Amino acid sequence: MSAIVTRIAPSPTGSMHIGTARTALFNWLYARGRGGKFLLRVEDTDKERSTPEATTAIFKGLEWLGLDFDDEPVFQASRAERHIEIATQLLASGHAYKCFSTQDEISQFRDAARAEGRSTLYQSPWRDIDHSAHPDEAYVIRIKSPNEGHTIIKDQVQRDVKIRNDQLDDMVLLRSDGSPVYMLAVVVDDYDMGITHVIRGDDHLNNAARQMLIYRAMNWPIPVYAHLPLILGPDGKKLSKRHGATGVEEYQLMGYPASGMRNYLARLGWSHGDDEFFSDEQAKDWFHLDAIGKSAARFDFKKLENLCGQHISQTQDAALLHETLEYKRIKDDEDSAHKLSKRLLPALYCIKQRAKTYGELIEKANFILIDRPIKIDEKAKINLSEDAISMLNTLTPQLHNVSWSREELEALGKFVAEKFDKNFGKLAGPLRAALAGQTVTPSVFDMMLILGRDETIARLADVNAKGSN
RNA sequence: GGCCCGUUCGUCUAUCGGUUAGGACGCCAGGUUUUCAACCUGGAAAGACGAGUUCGAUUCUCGUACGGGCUGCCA
Repeated sequence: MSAIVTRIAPSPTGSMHIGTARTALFNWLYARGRGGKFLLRVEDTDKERSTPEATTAIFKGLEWLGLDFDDEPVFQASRAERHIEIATQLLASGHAYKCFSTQDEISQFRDAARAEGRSTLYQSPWRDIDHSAHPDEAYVIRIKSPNEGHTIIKDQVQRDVKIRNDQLDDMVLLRSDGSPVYMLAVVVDDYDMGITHVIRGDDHLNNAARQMLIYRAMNWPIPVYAHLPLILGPDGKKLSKRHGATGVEEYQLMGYPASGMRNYLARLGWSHGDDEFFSDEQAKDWFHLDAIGKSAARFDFKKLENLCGQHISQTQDAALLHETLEYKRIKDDEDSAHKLSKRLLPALYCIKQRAKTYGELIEKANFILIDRPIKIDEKAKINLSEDAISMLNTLTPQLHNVSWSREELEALGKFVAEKFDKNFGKLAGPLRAALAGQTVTPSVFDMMLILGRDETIARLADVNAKGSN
């Protein structure tokens, strides 16, 4: 069995779409799970719409998602000569012909066809005209598609799709300015790159039949096809800006971990029994083309967040720190990332269980990131009644006398609360306010352990001092 | 208009002719609890519609409806 080669072939127009990311992921999973290669080809043949920024976005998007590709990326535009060479061969072998029809003639044809209810596929009068009758004018090269029979696309997702050949038009291969058209370029590039499996969006399903015409004419082996259903917005309409984020970099900026994105995207349109939360290794192991669903899937942020939360909580502290700093660097700057790097690590163990994004993680670590004297917000202040402060006053000096362990701190906390005839809950609120200045934080004991004895006592002393004033 | 594809709880999905139609997210109720979260228990919730094939259809076939794609000298 020959090695598997897959590819992702995005066009660099705008940001990297989340659908492209999923297609890339599927290709990557398939190749990586089978010892194959995963290649990148940038389809930049549309000079009007292609931009260098968009190309950068593709590289960055793939890098962030951890979808590493093999070999050097291929830029389609740079291969124009090769595409022209093939078009010329097709012309010579009689599989293609020169068409001198003008744009006006074509649109007139189509208007008339539509008015009469006929097929609007253009039927060029030049298809069977002898060379000697060719005028000395601009022409395009069209493929000569068969008018009879049918083409069967053996698709791994959609199963066999039968299309009548008379539904296939004589598509343009080379424009009148001599530049190759996408439909030709993909086929030539896929062939030259040795692509064995074409896994791409559903929107290309019909195109596959057209492209097979070129494979056949060139006598090239047809790759295995797998056309993925599209990703829809939460309302079932095509995912667009109006639904919020469509570009992968936006998800990166929202603080979702790449591992969670991969997990969610893999699960969107593909399944492995009841497995919901899984690692890359498992996904590579399990991924099969025939387990891909046939219908379009809606994007669900809630599920994405849930999965991301699970991934964050399962990530080792050191790796999580690294990822969070990377996020902070992109979101803000090197300085704020640096500041984070010095304090975040010891707090991770207790906050990673409760964060769905890196942003939430940082937010929940706030107590360790702030410096004395800490600012106490309005809600937290409500907890600092006179009674509360006298409780804190009782507690504070005793903190010198316990070993700094969770057990002893808990025992002390209960003891002090009981002295005031209260349950610990009544002490926890004020303690939280004094230590973090907020009402929503990790457990007060975790905060004390992380802050350390000196800082804890100092923060409490700040409040005690204020209270006694 | 023509051709092609799709349709199971709100969402992602399992099921590959016989199931009390399963799981996950979300939602609701209860529990745990020092806040939030997490966690635990329970609950509501689905085969688009209509025919046909069959002893039996969510599963196979056809039609209808709805959604999507293609129909470019865009990709």
